[in-house]
Amino acid sequence: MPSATEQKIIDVAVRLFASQGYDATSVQEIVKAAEVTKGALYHYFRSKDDLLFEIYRLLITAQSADMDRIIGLGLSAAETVREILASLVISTAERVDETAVFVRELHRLGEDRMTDFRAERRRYHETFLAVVEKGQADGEFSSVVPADTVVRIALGVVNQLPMWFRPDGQKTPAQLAGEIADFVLAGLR
Amino acid sequence: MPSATEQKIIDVAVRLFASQGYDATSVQEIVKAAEVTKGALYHYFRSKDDLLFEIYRLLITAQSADMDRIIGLGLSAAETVREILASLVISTAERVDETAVFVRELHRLGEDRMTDFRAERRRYHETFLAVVEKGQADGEFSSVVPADTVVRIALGVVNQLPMWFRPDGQKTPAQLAGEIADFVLAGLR
DNA sequence: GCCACCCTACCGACCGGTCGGTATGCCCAC
DNA sequence: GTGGGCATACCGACCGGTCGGTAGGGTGGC
Repeated sequence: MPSATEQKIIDVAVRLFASQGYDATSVQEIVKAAEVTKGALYHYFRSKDDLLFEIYRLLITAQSADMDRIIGLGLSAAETVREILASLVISTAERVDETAVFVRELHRLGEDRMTDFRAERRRYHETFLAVVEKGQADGEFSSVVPADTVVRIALGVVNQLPMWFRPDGQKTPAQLAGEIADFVLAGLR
Repeated sequence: MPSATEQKIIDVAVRLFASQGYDATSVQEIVKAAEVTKGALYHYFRSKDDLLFEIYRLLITAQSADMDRIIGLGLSAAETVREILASLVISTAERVDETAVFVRELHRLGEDRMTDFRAERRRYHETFLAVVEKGQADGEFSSVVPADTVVRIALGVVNQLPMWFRPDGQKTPAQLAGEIADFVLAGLR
């Protein structure tokens, strides 16, 4: 349970990192915008990198939990794919800044954290892959395009979302989620 | 026609920017790795930003030329989409570093250059969009998913390519290009 | 009831080091 | 001899991080 000060620092950091990039944002800038002092920031975070990692952690945790929940529903392959994609698109659209930072600054993770991250992403990827492969094996999906390429395409789209999705645009996240899921499922028939 | 020194600086900069990020790469590092001096770098480039922008310019110019060439062939909508995607995937796979830098550091462009860039990307986007819309109007493609979403998905996949494509992986760029084009076209039927 | 003690939360001046960029001049091809 | 193509020495700004200190609330001994 983060304190109000800690939460404020994270919120401001996400916004600044998203709009200017991690390196281009100084710690001074963050504390000024968050109306706290450097002492406060370094009281809660061991380093600037730690702050960045905390942003990642919150995002990854939420996404993994979401996927596990959907898998647990025991739906058909098509319904599972639709649910996973839709929920991923919606949660990403609601957190464009976090996702933008995440995608852009991923390479900054240190050795250890990168290893942890890869393991978690691999798990995520393979869970999704298994759903698609099962759908293909059962004849519910076409096998023309290999399952791994399909998964790469589907997840890639979501990562690119921050590049063009605008919260004040014409389409709601839910609409968009429907369209993207429709398209991917159409490609699987 | 760039001199050998200039080309060397660009090549090295692309490699370093791709692996460490723009801000995390110092000018010192670039000149050392390129075996030139700071004087040489600042002789050819007005600033570090200029160097980055030159990388963008080379990439965008090549992509736009490619698309114009394909449009000029006068193929059917499906064939045009296939050609555009395939050639984009292949050229991106051959230039993963440039693309990685491009996608990751886009936000660093200054006001003016950002405006220019948006205009060029818009042109690119709309050219592709027009092909899809024509295909839908002619009944060659399904209209279930709006054309703009399809274009966003297709181009998004390409931008994400550097995240997972490995030149030494199992699939050749041409194979991958085929699979991606297949999938997008399947989604359009 | 109160005081000594401590602990968490926070402050902000300051530090060593690095950064992008510049000023100046050599040198060789033409 | 002169100008393009560099080399070298150097600058001031700014960066992430530190550190001695403080404010204020809880708490146990008496």
